[in-house]
Amino acid sequence: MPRRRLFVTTALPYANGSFHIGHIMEYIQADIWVRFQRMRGHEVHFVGADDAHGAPIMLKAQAEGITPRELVSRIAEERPRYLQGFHISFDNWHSTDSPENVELSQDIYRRLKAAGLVYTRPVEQFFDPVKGMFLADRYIQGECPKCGAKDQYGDACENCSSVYAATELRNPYSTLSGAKPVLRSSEHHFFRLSDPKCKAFLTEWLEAPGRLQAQVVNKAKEWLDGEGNKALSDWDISRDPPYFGIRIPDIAEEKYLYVWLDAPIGYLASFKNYCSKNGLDFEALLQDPVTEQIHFIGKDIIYFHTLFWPAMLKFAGSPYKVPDHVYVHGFITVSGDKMSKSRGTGISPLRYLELGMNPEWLRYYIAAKLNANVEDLDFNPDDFAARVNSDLVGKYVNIASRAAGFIARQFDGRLHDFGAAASASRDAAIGSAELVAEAYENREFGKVIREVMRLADVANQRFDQAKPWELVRDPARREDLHRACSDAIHAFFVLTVYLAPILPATAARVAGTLFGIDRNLAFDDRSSRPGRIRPFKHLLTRVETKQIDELFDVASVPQAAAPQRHAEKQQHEVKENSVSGVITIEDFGRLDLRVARIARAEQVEGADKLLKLTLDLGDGTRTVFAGIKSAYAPTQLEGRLTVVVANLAARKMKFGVSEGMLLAASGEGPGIFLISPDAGAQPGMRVK
RNA sequence: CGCGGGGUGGAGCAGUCUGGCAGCUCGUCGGGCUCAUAACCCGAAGGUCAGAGGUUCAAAUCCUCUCCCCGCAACCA
Repeated sequence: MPRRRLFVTTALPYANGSFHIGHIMEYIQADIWVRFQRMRGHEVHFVGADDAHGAPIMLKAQAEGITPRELVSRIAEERPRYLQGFHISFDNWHSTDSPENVELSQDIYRRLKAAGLVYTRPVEQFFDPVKGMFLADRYIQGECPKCGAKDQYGDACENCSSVYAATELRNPYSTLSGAKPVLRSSEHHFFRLSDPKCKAFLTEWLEAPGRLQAQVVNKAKEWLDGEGNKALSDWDISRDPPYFGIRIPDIAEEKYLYVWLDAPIGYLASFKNYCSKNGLDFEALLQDPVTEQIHFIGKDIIYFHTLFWPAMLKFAGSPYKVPDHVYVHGFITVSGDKMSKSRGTGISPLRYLELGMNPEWLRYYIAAKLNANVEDLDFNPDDFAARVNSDLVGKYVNIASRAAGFIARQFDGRLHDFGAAASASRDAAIGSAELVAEAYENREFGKVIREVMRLADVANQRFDQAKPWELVRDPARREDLHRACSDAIHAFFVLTVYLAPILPATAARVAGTLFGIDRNLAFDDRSSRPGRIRPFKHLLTRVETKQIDELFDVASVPQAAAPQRHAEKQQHEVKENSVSGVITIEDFGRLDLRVARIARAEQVEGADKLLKLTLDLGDGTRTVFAGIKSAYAPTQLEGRLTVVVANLAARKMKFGVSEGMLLAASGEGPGIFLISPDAGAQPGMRVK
């Protein structure tokens, strides 16, 4: 096979927060693929970087009273801990806030401009006079121009789902300062994505066989082929100050490149930085047709990576080159729910490491559930423990564990050489090499694992049939004993080679401590047959239920706060989580519980479980959706007092935004029972 | 009718492209073994393949419709 040169990236994490489990999943996916390519002897350059620019980081830094750079470098400092912790083998980690990225971004901007694909036109936008900045739609709220619903965002109404421009909102206010925004005009720079040559190029790029997953092509073409108001329109790539970003070059006015323009260029910046550290010629490598440029991303950013990014690169011209592949994965869910910190169902990667849980367990589990489709991957705690314990410990490690003792005690560590004789388990394992390699190449890691575990089963079965514990008592059958045990160890060696991309640390330990191979295993090592082994040492521990409980424990308190969806599933989970996690009085104090009068209660069109309630909290009213339709008629509720969690984050629901949660009791059986204060309580009183 | 993906024994999944006995792991039940990290081996129960209709000798698989779940819906990082 010709040696490939692979330039591989993962999506750049936004540097306003720590890695979450979704990032780690992506890195594990890419890392497994990359390690496999290295094992095949290919040249791999695997880089990542922090995505450092943009308004959210600027505002967050402001809120903390530090500069954006300080914020970003604080986040950057903690990155290695996670990356090393999970054995992610990036060759380089950099930042979009770097000289390389400034240079490359400005260069690409200039080239696009020279190609006639950048133009300017004035845009009228809301401006926050207090903050002194233009407001993106997400920072503006007001009343819906169609239905009058309050506190709607600047793009669409969550109550009547009509779509409008932020400037149409009635009584708009800035969510940053509360001030009334004023309309102001500013000159914006646009990337002419609507240009026929862009569309022509993208159509061709998208349809290249094997470049993208079919599902991704469908999604991208939906945007590309859109008609009317869905048609591909030009992309606003400039932002006005104050903005944390890269200056637009060659103009007198202070303007910045929109963060989504410079973010993907960060891939190249990191690669360039890596090249200069290692004495490589960045431009030569980048433009060499042999180099394959490959991006691993999540499904949420398909838009940017299959339209803007290839178009930018294509029309910037050499040495830039369009991506060869964009590999898209789904999200990670936890017990069927979308991973979310606010709902307390997330798995903290840091906590995982702090609890001393083995990173390879997670790598294995994620690999076992990954395929090449854009599908979400569910982390199921019970399934996690079962898979890791039975597959890795019970099957794979067990092969070595049960055979190594005989080899050490009876044969002084020497393995049978078999000559031309058959070696059932090992032969079966060797025979799967093509299948395993192809599955790795196609990112069908679940398939790899299914095959490897099938082979492990074969090895265990053969070993069982040979009954070495009986053979050992009969000196005449010493040869059979030697063969049976050696075959098992040889098969174990092959399986170790197969699993090495997924379990790099274990594979290295097996190679070193058991087989005396003190270098990285190559895929071709599968064919070699070790001649002897050293004493077997414990390789992997089992996952303990206690550890999984602890992993989720912190999250168990806020868990009950999402009453409106998956009612059955939620109940189930709450039950499993049991009463745990002692909290302090300060924790309790974070809850703002208030007496509320139900001013109005209404049926919700189309809702099975919800009632829409208007609550009077003394100082004003708010809307809450409560899943109590089965137990209460609206007329029963109007006028009565109850208790509401007043500082619960507003939650967007199918029928509108819920701005709080009622307290109610429920148990195994049917029935929901609202909590009421005794007579005399007034709306707005604090409950403590 | 906005779009993409999904729905297969109790749990997690493969099989769908290219129609041909419904499979794997875990769990459960029964048996065996004692080399191995309460590991391993053998056997059993358990599924109207979300639902309805159609094509076909034959449908989890192809076609049509319906229901449910997840996500997306650009000027939001």
